[in-house]
Amino acid sequence: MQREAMNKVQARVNLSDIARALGVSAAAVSNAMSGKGRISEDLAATIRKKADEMGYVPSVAGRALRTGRSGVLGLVLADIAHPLFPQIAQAIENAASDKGYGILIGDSRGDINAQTKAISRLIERGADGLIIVPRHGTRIAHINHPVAMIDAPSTPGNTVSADHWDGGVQIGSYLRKLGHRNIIVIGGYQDSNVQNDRLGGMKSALSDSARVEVIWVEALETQMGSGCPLGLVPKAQHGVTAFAALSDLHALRAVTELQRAGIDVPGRATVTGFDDLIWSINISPALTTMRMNMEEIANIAVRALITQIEQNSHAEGPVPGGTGDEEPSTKRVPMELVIRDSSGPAPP
Amino acid sequence: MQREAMNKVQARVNLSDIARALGVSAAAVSNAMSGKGRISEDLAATIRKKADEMGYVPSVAGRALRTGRSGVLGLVLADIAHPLFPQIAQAIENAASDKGYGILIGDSRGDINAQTKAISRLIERGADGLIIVPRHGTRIAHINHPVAMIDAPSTPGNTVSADHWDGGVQIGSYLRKLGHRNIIVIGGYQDSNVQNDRLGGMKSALSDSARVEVIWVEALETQMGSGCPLGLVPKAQHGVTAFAALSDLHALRAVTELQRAGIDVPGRATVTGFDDLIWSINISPALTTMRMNMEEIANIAVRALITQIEQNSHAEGPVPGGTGDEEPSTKRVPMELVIRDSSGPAPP
DNA sequence: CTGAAAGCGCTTACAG
DNA sequence: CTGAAAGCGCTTACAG
Repeated sequence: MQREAMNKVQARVNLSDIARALGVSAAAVSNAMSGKGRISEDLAATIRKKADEMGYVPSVAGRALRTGRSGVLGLVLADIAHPLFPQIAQAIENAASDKGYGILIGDSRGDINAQTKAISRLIERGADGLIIVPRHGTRIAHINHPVAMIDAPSTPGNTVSADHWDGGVQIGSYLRKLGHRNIIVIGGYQDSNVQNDRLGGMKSALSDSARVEVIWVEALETQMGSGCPLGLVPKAQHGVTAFAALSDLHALRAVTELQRAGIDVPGRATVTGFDDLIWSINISPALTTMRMNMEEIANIAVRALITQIEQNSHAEGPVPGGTGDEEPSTKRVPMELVIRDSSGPAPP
Repeated sequence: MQREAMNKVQARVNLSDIARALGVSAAAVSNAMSGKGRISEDLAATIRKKADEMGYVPSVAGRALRTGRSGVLGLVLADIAHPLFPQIAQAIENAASDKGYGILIGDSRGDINAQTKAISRLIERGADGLIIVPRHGTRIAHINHPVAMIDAPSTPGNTVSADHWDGGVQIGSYLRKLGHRNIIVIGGYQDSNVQNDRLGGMKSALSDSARVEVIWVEALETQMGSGCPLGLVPKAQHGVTAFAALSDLHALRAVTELQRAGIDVPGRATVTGFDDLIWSINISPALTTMRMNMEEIANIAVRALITQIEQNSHAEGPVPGGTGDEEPSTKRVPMELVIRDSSGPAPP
């Protein structure tokens, strides 16, 4: 019975099956499916119809072996568990699948040294190119493979990044206009390029109108223990009216730490974040934050990567895989200020 | 100059290159690398050494074409943007790469109907099997391909799931022991199997000792608008001492809503969540919650899937790909209560 | 214990 | 405009 059921499963249909059924050559079928070859529209239509009827699904393995390209892109993140990962992965997957590419994920399990290994694994798996989102401050070893980088300010090669500096400028200007003159910026890692850009932008927008103090959470926790209070309450009681976090994670900590002590947000203290993480609307008050345009970033990265890949396949000589640094370029995508309830005018 | 640089890139080394260099057959090399064939340990060692020297990397495309298997598993989520995705993806990726498999991601962009499409795309891309995390209440159409499901309580086939019911029992017992007799449960989607399991467990642990009321956020928001207050404050003022959310997202909302109104957590109200999302320790007070053992769940799912895949490849007849429902089984993995500061004894 | 050969499914020059 | 052939790199029966 099981055997019968299994025999019902039609064996996989391939090009030759269709060619045979129609009495044409495999080449004709191939050309009809890809639309590439010089083939009459009539025959092509007939072939496509038949292929459809027979439930033809091209074999990626066959194609990959012949063309030397797998149609798969590797997405490398230092730490998949990062809360931004969902947004990044979704945007990249959408952009890639629009272009007919699949996304293979690689994780270095939070271990910076493992990043190189994760990259090799992906290349060995046949990824045509890599999209890398490096961890704060990490340098990626030069790779002999098409690569696009996200948020890696000073790396050669195709890099696309949110305009973190301008994001800092935007939120800084916003706070200035609200009348805040005494501001604490809350950052995570002091060696993060992204956070330093954001901070730089904020300072440049605020320097002549406000006092700005910076707290680095990571450094504080190293001293005081993980999860320690950030000491925002006394600050709020002594004139600080705004807490601008460089990531929503720290903004969350600020909001709850203040509220817990009975300090009203935004009545007595404004709190803002960065990234518009998914839960930012699930807190009360909802978080004012800067949102990256991930769709745009993903589109640019994927487009740049695919361009490299397809150029390489037409390169002279028997040399698969280019060097990835032929045309360095960095593209910055504007961020958007999302105003919600956690921010308001400075109290008098 | 560029030409010179490119000529330095060694053309890809393949099996025959090694065979030629050593004067042995390609078969010998293949056997030496895989450790499968009957080949003398001496020759095998020589071959492996040479392969290493020459920088041999096996071609996945060649192998896939020949064996009919790609070494890639598809991970399908209804919505990649879900905050649990990082944990799931990381655990699955780790489990798979330990077994030598890669993970291809599929996203139905939040659209339930697109789930079937995402699945087909992954299969067409050559995924040997699929790991599916269905959306609340979704039924997956029967697929003629190896599949493992996560958190799909009543689906036939290999299913692994956190023991949500027991998780509910655990948190319910915990609240009972703390002396809470008037409890509000906050859920998201009323049609979520996962949430209903959790709720059922809680009720069963509490029913004879506490009054339990349930608020479904989704339903509330449909009426009152998204982001509306959940009305927890008046409840807290009228005798409710504990708010048990069925997901951390709602627990976050509860904590902030209560604190914002000056109700101390956990002094006047206990709040608990589910899932131990990454930011749960970034709120003040840190969130008491139930944690799934994602590593274990991922390991079981991946193992079950790979077993199916490798069985099928030895199946009788020219039938690649089995039916995926030969040996139904559901495995439940215990959850773990993580006690942090947001919970405490019921106030007198 | 080892080698020669066939073939997985596709695409791409090359003939006609 | 269409067909016949070669070959991408691998593994697996089959001979020896």
